Amino acid sequence: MKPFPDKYDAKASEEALKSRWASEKAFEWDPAAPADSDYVIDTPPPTVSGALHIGHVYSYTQADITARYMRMSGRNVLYPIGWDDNGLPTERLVEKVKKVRGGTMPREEFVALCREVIPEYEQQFRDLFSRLALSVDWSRQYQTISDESQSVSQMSFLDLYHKGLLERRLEPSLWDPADRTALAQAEVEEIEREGKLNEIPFQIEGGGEPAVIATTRPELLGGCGALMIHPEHPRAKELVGKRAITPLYNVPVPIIADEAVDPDKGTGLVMCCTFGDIQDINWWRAHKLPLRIVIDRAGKMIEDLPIGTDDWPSLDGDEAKATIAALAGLKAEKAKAAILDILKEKGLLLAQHSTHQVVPVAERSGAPLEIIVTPQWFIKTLDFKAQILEKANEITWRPAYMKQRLESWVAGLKWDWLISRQRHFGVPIPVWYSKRPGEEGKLLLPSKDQLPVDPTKDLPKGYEAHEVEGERDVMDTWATSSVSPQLNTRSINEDYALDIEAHRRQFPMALRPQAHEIIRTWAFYTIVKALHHENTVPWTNIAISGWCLAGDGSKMSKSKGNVVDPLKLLDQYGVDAVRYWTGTSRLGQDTALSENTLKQGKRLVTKLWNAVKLAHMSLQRAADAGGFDPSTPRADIERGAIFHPLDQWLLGRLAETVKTATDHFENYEYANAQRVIEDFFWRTYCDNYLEIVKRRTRFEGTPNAEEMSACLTLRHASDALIRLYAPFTPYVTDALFEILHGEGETSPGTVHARGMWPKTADQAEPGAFGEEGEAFVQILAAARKVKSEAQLSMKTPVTRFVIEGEASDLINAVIEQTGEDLAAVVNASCAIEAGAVGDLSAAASPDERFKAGLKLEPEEKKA
RNA sequence: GGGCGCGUAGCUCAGUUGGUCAGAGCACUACGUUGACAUCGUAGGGGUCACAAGUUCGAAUCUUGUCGCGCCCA
Repeated sequence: MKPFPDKYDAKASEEALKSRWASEKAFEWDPAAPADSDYVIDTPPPTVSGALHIGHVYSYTQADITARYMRMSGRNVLYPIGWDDNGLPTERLVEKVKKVRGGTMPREEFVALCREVIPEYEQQFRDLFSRLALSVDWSRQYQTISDESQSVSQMSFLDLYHKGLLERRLEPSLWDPADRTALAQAEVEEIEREGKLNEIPFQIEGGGEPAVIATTRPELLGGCGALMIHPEHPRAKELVGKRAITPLYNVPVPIIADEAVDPDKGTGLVMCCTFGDIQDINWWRAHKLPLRIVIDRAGKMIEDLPIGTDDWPSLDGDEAKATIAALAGLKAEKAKAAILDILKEKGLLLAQHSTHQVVPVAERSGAPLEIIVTPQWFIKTLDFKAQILEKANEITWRPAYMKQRLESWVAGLKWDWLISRQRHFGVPIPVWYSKRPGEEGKLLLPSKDQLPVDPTKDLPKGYEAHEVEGERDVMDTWATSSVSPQLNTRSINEDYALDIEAHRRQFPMALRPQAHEIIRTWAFYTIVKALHHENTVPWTNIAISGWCLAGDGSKMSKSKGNVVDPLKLLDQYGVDAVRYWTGTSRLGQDTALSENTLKQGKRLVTKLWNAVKLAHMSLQRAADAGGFDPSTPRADIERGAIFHPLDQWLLGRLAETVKTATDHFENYEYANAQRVIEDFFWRTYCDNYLEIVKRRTRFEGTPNAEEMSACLTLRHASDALIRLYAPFTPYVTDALFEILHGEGETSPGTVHARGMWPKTADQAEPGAFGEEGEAFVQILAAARKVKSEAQLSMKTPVTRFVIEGEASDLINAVIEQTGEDLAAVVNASCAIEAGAVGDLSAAASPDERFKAGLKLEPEEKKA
């Protein structure tokens, strides 16, 4: 045993242990251990371009608490860590830091800048995570943009392509005009706003009452390909089959009946444009309407629309050209204002109503989306909804209700997964297009051994540079991070593997920890990839963490100014205290940052330190006197070394606590585990046992048998408590463990090592002296209450002590077997009696089974 | 509009399958500090468990509805 410092120095412990764990490689996965002991975690790679956030502390600590338990329980934990460092967020950061525009410089230069900027930001995360004591295997760091990740990501692409699950299609897709790239459905957000529903008349070819349509997007009038009407509409019979003439452009368009028109909205007549929304796409496909694109990739009105040609006839080409010219180059919002002015001027704006509008915008740029026809790469998802849901069912969701988020997302899928981005910094799409005569446009793919490829620089085998055009699009980051488990096994499946043995052994993984807002992205995409690659699940468990909210329960955001700096918090309370706070919140639950709980955590750390310190004082003396030789609680009881009833009671309670805490951990309910551990530690152990046992720990020289029984019990309880708290407060527990067990050859090393969790089989019988011990505590509480109600010190001497109650067997047992202890802790100089309390000062126990009657001898108060 | 979660002491939250479940910590009040405790301990006050109806011998716990907050999906 080492000398016990008086105060716990959290900062010093954090520094010392952090580097000790690193140098001892305490958290490395052991490849030599049997495969069935593996527990592999698919850790989220944080987007390193984002700011350090208390949310990182919160969710990563939750995962680490479980990881530490799993390791201590004996599993061979593989806990990698990665950094997501490409894609739009990274481009944005680099543009800001370097004051450049990615789109206006050569890609190579921009990518070089990205690679230059990233490491510094990655380091910030590394520092935070290591300080947080995340027990990740630092030898297994990965970057989503590393060559190896690119290889694996491109293997994923090739596998899906060859299976026909990934294809290039020229079709309308979601488009962000601000970032000028296609987007996936998951990157769309819908904002609500007040808009105007405009009523515009279309003349009917051959005369008759004009058809009045209502639209919120009059600027798309030029792109109108048909008028749609519900078959039950009063004018349906009259109009269907005829042609209407678009105002200003004078293009004749068919009038078509379709059930999908909402007869109660607007005028019950609507124009179908290419494209205003997803319904337009459906109609365009269903009715084989012409493609009439009026908005370009920048979200501006196209200047040279071929209206008036054979393909796009106009009855008045001059007016059409004037309209086109008036709108040319305007962005959608301005074009809308401009065309409304023209319509108004010409008396064609019949009415305008305010309407509640839901507008899709790009999640990142906030720009309203357009639907534009471009060649893009899609992974098939729409045809696989049922299989995706099947896989979701094979995964254990924690908490279970979070599965519904995935289910409702899948149910609402409207687009295949669009993975190509017209951006700069990402994993390249590994494809060339041939320019060789006779096979122009033929798709050329790299072979496995060529990966990773950059088709803008590398060449397909057997082709010269002038014979091919390399694909310039890159993959969205999700296309790569959706294979995060496979990035770690370095393999996609049997056909595409850098290390198939690792893949066979480690995939599917045991656990995916992640936050709930990325269920529709990360969880969903990862499930899709595992399904498509190997018809399996990527992991057997998914643990969803909630959000960290501000103290008042509102969302933290820069604009509200209520963002808490995680580093300051760690400085102020210490890592263990912050982790303690995290450990009080349940999976899936959003949790308000609570100063109370942080303080409580700090107190817990101090209390734990002091409780072990107190035990240590006696243990040290017992050791110095020689012959102190603890085994396990069970063995020490069996060999008769721990024989005192209250010691057995305490160890029985400890055994229950170990059992319950273990059960909670096995169910990923670490918060419940922490609660039962704390209850045992604070209430049973500190408030009661440590007070009770003081009678037998104040020995001088060699302890007698009774005193040795106490010492062994203190030692077992201290040791177990350190282990039980280790997943939550790793620093103070490891510091205590080192003091208790000493350093050097005989030291068991870190408490966080594999297999260090208290073993149920080593614990005492849970029920030993159970009822009697409980009665003891109840009677003690009653006695304390007498003193408290008399407003006297707890050390006030007692000269008579009577216990009254119906359970006379229990009372007699307590008196006979532990009367001396009870008398000592109450400071009674007399024998304890069973009987009626009479006119003594008395109080009932909390459970009201017992009454304690005391005769008190208060000392004269000092004047 | 559909779905999910939440609504329990002033605050932050526990309360598995309905019967010591009305709790913990903080805050508050009183007293105390016996050799671990930048404190800690003992005791106390405080809640018709959002609301309403129902099932039941019995409901914070189950059913239905209402209200409020948050989120997910339309």
